[in-house]
Amino acid sequence: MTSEPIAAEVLAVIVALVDGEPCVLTLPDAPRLPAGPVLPGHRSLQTAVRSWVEEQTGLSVGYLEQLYTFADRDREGSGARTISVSYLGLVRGLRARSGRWRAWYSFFPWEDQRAGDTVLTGAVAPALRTWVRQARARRQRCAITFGLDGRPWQPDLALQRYEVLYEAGLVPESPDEWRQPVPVPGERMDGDHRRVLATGVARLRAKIQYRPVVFELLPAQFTLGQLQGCVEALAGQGVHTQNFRRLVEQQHLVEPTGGQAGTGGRPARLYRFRREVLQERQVAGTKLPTPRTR
Amino acid sequence: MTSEPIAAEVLAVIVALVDGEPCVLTLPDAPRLPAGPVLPGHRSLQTAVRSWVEEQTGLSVGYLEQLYTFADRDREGSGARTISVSYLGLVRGLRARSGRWRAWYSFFPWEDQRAGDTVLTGAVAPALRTWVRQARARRQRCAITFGLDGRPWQPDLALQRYEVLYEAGLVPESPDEWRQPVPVPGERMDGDHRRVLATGVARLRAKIQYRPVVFELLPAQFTLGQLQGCVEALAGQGVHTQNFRRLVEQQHLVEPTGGQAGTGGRPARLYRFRREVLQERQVAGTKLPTPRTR
DNA sequence: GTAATAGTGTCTTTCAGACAGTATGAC
DNA sequence: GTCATACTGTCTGAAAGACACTATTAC
Repeated sequence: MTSEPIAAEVLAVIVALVDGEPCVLTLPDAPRLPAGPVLPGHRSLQTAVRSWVEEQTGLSVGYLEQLYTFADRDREGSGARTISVSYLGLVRGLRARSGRWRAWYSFFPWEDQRAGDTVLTGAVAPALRTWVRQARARRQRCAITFGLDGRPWQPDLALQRYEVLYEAGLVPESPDEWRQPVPVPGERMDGDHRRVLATGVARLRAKIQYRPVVFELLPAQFTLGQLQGCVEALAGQGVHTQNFRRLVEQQHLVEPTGGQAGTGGRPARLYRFRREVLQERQVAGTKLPTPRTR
Repeated sequence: MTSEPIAAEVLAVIVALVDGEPCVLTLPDAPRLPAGPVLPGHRSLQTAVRSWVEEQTGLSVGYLEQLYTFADRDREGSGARTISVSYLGLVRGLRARSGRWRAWYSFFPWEDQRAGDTVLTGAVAPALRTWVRQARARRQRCAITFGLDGRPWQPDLALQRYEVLYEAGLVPESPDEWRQPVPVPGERMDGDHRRVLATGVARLRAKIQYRPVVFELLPAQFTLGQLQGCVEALAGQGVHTQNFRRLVEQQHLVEPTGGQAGTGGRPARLYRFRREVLQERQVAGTKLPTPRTR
């Protein structure tokens, strides 16, 4: 009963808002998530990710949480097993887009439901139709994950949706025996990194419903419109404005700074996050109100 | 930049109900969680845990989910780093208690609030008092995690409560420089296993609020009283009976089998879990109603 | 003026919390 | 009969969803 030799790496899904759009940090020259080996000097896996991201980007990671640990055989094709511990990190305040930051929705176009469900109804749903016909159970699974047959669209099922498309052979990285000639739109990534990214998207969407993590992505001062836009961008879904404001208000998540900002219409008050709520209540978050009625 | 040599193991928190009490699987001769190396034959970490538990206990694990991955330096005192991937597993239907199954609440007596908060008010709260006096922020942290000053007791903060006690030097495994002469009641485990167990307790308590996982611990048929007892045992808290039943009812989680069972009073109808709900809705669970009013 | 965004007030429906009361067994 | 558990019906208040309306800027 001897353990096999194993290599360990950390794999990072680092998210930031670039011009209001959720983006993920990649290598400059390839659609890969940044990864780095665990070195003897690192005190823990967390410190490995932090030191590593700071070294490569000069940015300091605010929020950081473990996502999942993968150790499947042949994840990278080579013989030896690698254990990859993936992390989700949030970074504040980016101005211009650099080549290393890529928009979430270029990888998952169907996850953006803010401007209507064009990609979903136009490309994804039709492509799924033949797959659905082959087994009864598939229909219900699609209906739930993609919100078909009048069911609601659930933003945080992002990973399950990717898994359906993978099994239906509708992404280029699907195994040969399943792969369909025409994939659904959306860029692929190296290895299983797109799946890891989907895990991060799903986790973050779930998290913003019960923990105030959005503020890790916003500048120190922001308008309620920016806050709502940020939540909508992450959730890929519009929210009901008035109810959103009421929710934020009654949870005392923010306080006015006194400043104002002009954004095309009536100037908006500036707010700051009340850091106290992190201590005050463990159960506080930005809940997602109902989808906006169109 | 070469990776250091690393050993990988899986660490399992296997939970079952023994006579209605939540218990955890340990080694027969020591208060240790079962752990096993990842072998070349294992296809994934999940299969490593499953095959491993079946081999040792003859039980098949139903529900299994990843808990957390630890890789801190010197977790075990030796020089080489070990990556431990911990899992939470649920096992159904145990009759008699064997030496390998130990009750949750023998390790965390303060987590059982069903019969009143005797251990909390009797031993834990007084012991925390001096620690609280040394810094202002500590007071609020204790109040939140332990539900003091009129705040509600939140069952799923089990890990945070253990962390407070650890930092306050009130458990035997606290570092020397913090350790107090008289620890709070509760057995310790080897290494950091008690902390891992607390992670499992917290995760399971959080999970039963939004996913129907309780049924993995119950026999195929059960009464609503048993179901409620199971939830209460896991949460360590009594729930309001009528509201609990309404919740279960309106979510269509169960259906009557037609059978009856006598338990001292009026015979109760037997129910079975409706497996369909696992498919029907991703968001279905056994929510915890308000604590019972005493 | 219009367009655009910001912000307030209120109605309605749904649901969680709480309580009262009935039913059926063992003794 | 009493005790104990099982089960049903209903009231109430809080909160979510939805709508109507006013406010302040740029043009």
